[in-house]
Amino acid sequence: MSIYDTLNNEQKEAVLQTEGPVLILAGAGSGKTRVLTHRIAYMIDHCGVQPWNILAITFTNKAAGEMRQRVDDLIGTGSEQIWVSTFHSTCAKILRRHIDRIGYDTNYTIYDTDDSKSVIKEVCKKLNIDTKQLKERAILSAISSAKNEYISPEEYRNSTEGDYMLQKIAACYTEYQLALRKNNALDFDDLLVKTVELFQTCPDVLESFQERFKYIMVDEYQDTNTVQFNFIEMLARRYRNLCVVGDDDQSIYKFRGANIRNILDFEQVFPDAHVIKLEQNYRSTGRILDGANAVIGNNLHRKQKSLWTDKGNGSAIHLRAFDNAYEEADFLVNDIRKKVREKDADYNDCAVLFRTNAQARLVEERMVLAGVPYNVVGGVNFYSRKEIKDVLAYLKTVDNARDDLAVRRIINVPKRGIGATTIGRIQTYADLNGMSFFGAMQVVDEIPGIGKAAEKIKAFVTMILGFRSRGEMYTLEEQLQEIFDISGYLDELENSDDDDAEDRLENIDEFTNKLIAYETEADEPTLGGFLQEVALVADIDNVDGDDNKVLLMTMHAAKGLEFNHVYLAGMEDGLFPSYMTIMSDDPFEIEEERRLAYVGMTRAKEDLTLTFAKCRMIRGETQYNAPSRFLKEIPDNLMDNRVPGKKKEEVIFDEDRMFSFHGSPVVPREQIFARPKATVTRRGTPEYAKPFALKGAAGLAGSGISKGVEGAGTAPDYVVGDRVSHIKYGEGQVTALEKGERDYKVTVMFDQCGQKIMYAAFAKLKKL
DNA sequence: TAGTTGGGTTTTTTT
DNA sequence: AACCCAACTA
Repeated sequence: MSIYDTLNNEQKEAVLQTEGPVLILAGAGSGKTRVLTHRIAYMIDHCGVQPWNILAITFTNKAAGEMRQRVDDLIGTGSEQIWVSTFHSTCAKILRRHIDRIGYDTNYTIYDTDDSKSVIKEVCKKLNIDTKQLKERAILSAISSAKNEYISPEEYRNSTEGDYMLQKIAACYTEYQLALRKNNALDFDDLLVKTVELFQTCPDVLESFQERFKYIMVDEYQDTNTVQFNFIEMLARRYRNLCVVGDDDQSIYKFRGANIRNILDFEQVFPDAHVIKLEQNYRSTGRILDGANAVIGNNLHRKQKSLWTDKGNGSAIHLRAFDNAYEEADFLVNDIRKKVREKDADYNDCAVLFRTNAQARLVEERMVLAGVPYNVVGGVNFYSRKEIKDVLAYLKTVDNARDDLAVRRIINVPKRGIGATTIGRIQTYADLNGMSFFGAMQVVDEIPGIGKAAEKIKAFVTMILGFRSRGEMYTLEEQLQEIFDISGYLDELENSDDDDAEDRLENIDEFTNKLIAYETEADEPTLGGFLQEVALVADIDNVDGDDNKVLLMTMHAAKGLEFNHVYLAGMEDGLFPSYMTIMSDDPFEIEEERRLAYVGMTRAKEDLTLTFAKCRMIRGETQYNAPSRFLKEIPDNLMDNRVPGKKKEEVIFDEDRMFSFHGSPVVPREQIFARPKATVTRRGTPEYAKPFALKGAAGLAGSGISKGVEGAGTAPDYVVGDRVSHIKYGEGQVTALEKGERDYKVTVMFDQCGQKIMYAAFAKLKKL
């Protein structure tokens, strides 16, 4: 009896095939982590592979830690020698040693998205780009896409002929890279780009890593982008022991450059690849899996596969409809409480998943009211919070004052009476003389026009140099404490009467703890090492599954996780799938949303609940949305459709195509979706390609659903100034009417309910 | 220089 | 609703 006997045949095959290129197509919940860990164990235990010859790339730092732990559990020891980490951390480590070969300093800093945005802002100012016309965001995303495709600024510029906008972006890209280089900084994408560049320009470095990493494994391969592929391909070129694991159905990161072709074309790139399919799902019960399979079956462009389980049917997928988002949130909280009360679940068995981060707010509020312990994952990253970024800027300045961004961030925090004018003068002088901002500050007396601010500048410089000189003998913790004490940062926060000052102080305490943890755990703790580690931490990395808390997060963040009880909230067209993808004429976009739905559903082990609200506030606007089209793709017999708390009522479509609740608690789903049965998932005709208003739904033609899909509605029969009546809000006067892309947007001042803005097709106003 | 206010904008997802 | 920025005031 060995540890490998517990694997099924395909898993075993994947474990034993240690040589050459291997593609493991691992369906959701098919035990791929087990395969990877056992494969590593097998290589070390049975094939004489040295642990340090193995590189395993995971999607998150958390997954990396868990993988290492599990390998440790299998083979006892030696796992600390394996490189297990994310693409970004791996590259950061390589660059820490060798980036000086391509003209950067090895104590480079890593810029997050906010930092990049600040740089772009300056670049735009310098290039006289009107950011109203060409948004910073758009520029950054164009640059990021270019980097993900390993396109240099020069190449980018050469491909922009004749396109004015692209030329502007190309100019920004060039300037942006110059600015980063000047600050000795890399952005996230650069970590990959510069590593590949390093490998290309320094064959000796590449060779040393090829020798080092004779066996390479990549998890979540479907979400790799082109540079990541280049990186891996270069490393694996020599020994060709490359094992990639992924599931094309779970590819959900196209927006950040993921190239699904990497997995789809693996066999073309490596014709001798062994392909192994893992199709037995060990996670979910039957109905959940069947539902997820039915949904994903609507995607045309995928590798054929069929996941199965021997777990039995399990309970039905629950579908719940609500009047509005508040009721939905109440339900979520109460349902979880009920499960806990009845001992069906602990809080940490439950996760509520959303399409967008903002949706968590409402549920969070209700959880607080109900006293349900919860944890929101994502949204604003811990290390992106203002106070944390301030502290980080201090540390960065102490560590490496070449980062102008960091210096300027803290020069007047806390207030030192150094204002915009002074900062501008220093910056001009620095630019003119090709020095860093901090460098210019050190010679402040030379700078014209500074006047009495000079003393304040000198005090600041002395303070920073003081911090730096003490770095030699102080521990990191002591250094941090010193910064807190001397800079006056804590004092200012403590004396602030800001509402959230307390939260901020708590965050700073937490940050201090993290620094202490780093210093105790790292082999050779350094300030630079800490800053690097911290720059690459994702929110999900800090989730502790042992905490008995309900997790609230996006479906993206939930990738790779599993829970006994999963709630997918906000299942509405326009929210999920998102409005952008519905309106797009690229059908691949909705396929990506569908994959996200698949990811969400397959997180559930025993119990899956889908909820939607017919109305919710989005960005300050009340929106009325039809139930998600993905719901329609789940076969009837897998679901129970009920409206909790609406006893003896039934759900029907009413006049204005909304849901209303009267009658029995069990709802015939045809009435919810207004469509004939036959439209379920038939391969070859994607649901979105068909009109919704079909025979049998004649009475509902022109419903909110079909309107939303079929394009902009026809002009309403009322105009501004007319009196109209609404089924719920009563009578009112039209105050504005605006033609939007998909429909007329109508604003009505209702006599009873005040002003509402809604889409004409959904509102179904009657002219009086 | 610092703090406030009003107006305009808005990514859906993240290392 | 929430955030960011410019302009204004103390």
